[in-house]
Amino acid sequence: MKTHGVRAQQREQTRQALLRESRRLFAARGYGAVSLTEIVSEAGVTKGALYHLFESKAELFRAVLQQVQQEVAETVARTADVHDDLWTRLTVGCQAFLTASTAPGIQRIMLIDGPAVLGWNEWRAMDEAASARHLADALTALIEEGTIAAQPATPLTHLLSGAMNEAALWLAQSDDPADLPATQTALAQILEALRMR
Amino acid sequence: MKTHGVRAQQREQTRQALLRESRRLFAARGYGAVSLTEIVSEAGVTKGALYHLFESKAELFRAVLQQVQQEVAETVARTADVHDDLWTRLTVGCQAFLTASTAPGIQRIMLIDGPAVLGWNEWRAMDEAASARHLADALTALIEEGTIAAQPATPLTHLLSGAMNEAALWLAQSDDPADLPATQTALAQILEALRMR
DNA sequence: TATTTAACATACCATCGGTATGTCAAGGGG
DNA sequence: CCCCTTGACATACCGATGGTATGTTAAATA
Repeated sequence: MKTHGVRAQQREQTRQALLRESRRLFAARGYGAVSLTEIVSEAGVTKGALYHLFESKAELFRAVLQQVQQEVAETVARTADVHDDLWTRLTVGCQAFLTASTAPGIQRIMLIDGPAVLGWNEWRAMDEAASARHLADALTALIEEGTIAAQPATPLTHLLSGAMNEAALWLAQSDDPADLPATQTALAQILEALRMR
Repeated sequence: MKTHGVRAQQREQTRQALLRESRRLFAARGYGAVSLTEIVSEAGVTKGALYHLFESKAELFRAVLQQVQQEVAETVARTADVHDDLWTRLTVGCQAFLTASTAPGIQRIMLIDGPAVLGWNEWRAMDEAASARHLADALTALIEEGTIAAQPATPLTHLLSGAMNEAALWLAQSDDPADLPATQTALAQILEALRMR
């Protein structure tokens, strides 16, 4: 596939405009309340362009979701990667996820509409590929290391992942600034409890 | 309001038929993929009846959601209520929630479409009224009692609630029968870790 | 330079959620 | 008992929506 040339550049530019505007609208009002007519109008193109680049409205959403998930995963990874100790990487990474996914314009796409539009299985697969894999890897390593009690890692991964997702949704609409540190403390307490001493 | 009389009986019967069929369809294929035309056809009535009884498609869904939530909450409460000890009620209740919400035709309505259709705030309010309130009450009491370390109860409520919700979604589509007991063990471990010794 | 083809725009369609109006029997006052 | 109001629908209809089929033009290519 060519990436240079006027042709490919225009295509990519149109694609980015559609992703940018649809992401903005999806984040603000939700998948169901945003029409394709509005999206293409804001992006300055027509429905012909949209359906030339994406198979359906759901596929456009999938591309937006992937972008959002990758951004969050990158932020978390960058925060965790400065540490060497496995346990520190886990705790720091979890805290980073909480703050990153609380940022405006993230939760609605990533945590609300994602599972509803694509179905839980597909959403899970994407989340797995983007960020849950890192959580699973960390937990697996810590269990092998003996820092966490011997047990299958997958249930623990889902429990922790779900706890953080719900907490993020709650924090995102909370107006009490004390809620974030309180949640981080509670989460740290739960993580600390998993640790063998 | 009269509850006897041919008039009121017919109304209630039609309402139940709409609730029953729409719940079945919503559970099987999701809110967005089910049309009102199909619902009224399955229920043996017309759209006139539907809009006479419900303000909108979303309001019909809300009624279905409330029914599902109440059923789950009732199952959990009935399981927990046979115990006297606060701590036992909490652990038993959490386990009961896991199995109850894993039953088919529950998660899609209660955990996927609920937040997406009604918005997270409304969904949260309904969940709070139906079952999360019991979790919050139990945690608050246990903190006051000193069984759980002193801390605000709300963050803990959200973390645990989210953990169980996500676990239920995962378990509902898992084909490994060992996943449920493994998750129950992991959840018990987390709960046990909150306990002061 | 001729011709293909990729990147759209335009015009159109079936279906959807929602509404306005019609119908007919139950229910209540005289 | 009768009349007439009212409630529980059915029927007919509407604009908007996601999606498609076809047209147009300029870049790529032989």
